[in-house]
Amino acid sequence: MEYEDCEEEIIHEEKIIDTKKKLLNEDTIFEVSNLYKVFSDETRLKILNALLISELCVCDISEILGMTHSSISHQLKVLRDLKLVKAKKIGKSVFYSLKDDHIQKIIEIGVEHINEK
Amino acid sequence: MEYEDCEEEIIHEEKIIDTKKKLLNEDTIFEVSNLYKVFSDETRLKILNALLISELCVCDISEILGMTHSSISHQLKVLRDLKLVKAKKIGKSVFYSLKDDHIQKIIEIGVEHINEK
DNA sequence: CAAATATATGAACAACTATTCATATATATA
DNA sequence: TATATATATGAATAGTTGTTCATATATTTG
Repeated sequence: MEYEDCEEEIIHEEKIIDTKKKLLNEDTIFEVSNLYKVFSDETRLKILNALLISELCVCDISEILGMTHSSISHQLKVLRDLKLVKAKKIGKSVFYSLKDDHIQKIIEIGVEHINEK
Repeated sequence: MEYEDCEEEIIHEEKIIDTKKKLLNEDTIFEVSNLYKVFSDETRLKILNALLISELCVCDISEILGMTHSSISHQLKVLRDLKLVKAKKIGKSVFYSLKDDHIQKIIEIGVEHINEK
């Protein structure tokens, strides 16, 4: 399967073959990209940031971010589906908290990165 | 600025105020989300993954990923704009390499995360 | 200098996604 | 049991984004 022949390919062929071999497989790439899709949205990032500080219900998060319940609830579904948060129902309220240790690390590295520029 | 009054808010008010105080500021959230937007696309993730292994020209990357030059070049522009890759022109070719140490770490944590499930 | 090659980029299009609005469900309480 | 409240969710919409196509630029080579 060749895409637009470059003369240079002949020269770099070995490097290309070697690089191809060392690449992460398709499934891994797909899953990692899906994970980072979560952190690529400001609303979700803020929700995770808030949950890093305290366990919160939809109403609390909604108030903290200044956004509608519906919007927050939709995003929490995304986070639930990706198993990044867990929900605990108490009475009418549903309290959310982080399910994963990596979340903090990922946010920290992000912050570290942008501060080094 | 209140969004949809919840009775519960009164109860959690202190928690809300405390959480609000500890939140990352808007600009940081914006920049971090932009950073992770890069890693949320499979093509960009593959490009970074390849550049983690070797310095490559557009043609090489195009061949490795099985995608058109144009597509790769567009994505490299995104990576350039975010200062994640650097370009070195040699003759007709432009060789790209990673500009940042965090890239490897971010990919590693992502892989680690998905493997722990 | 002309032709070929490598890369870059603008415009258009299709696919995706975040929010809104309307509504449904579940729990608490009067 | 009826009402109020908290959350969830489907559908529609608007905004965003990745790829393609056409074309431009820059460098090498004949």
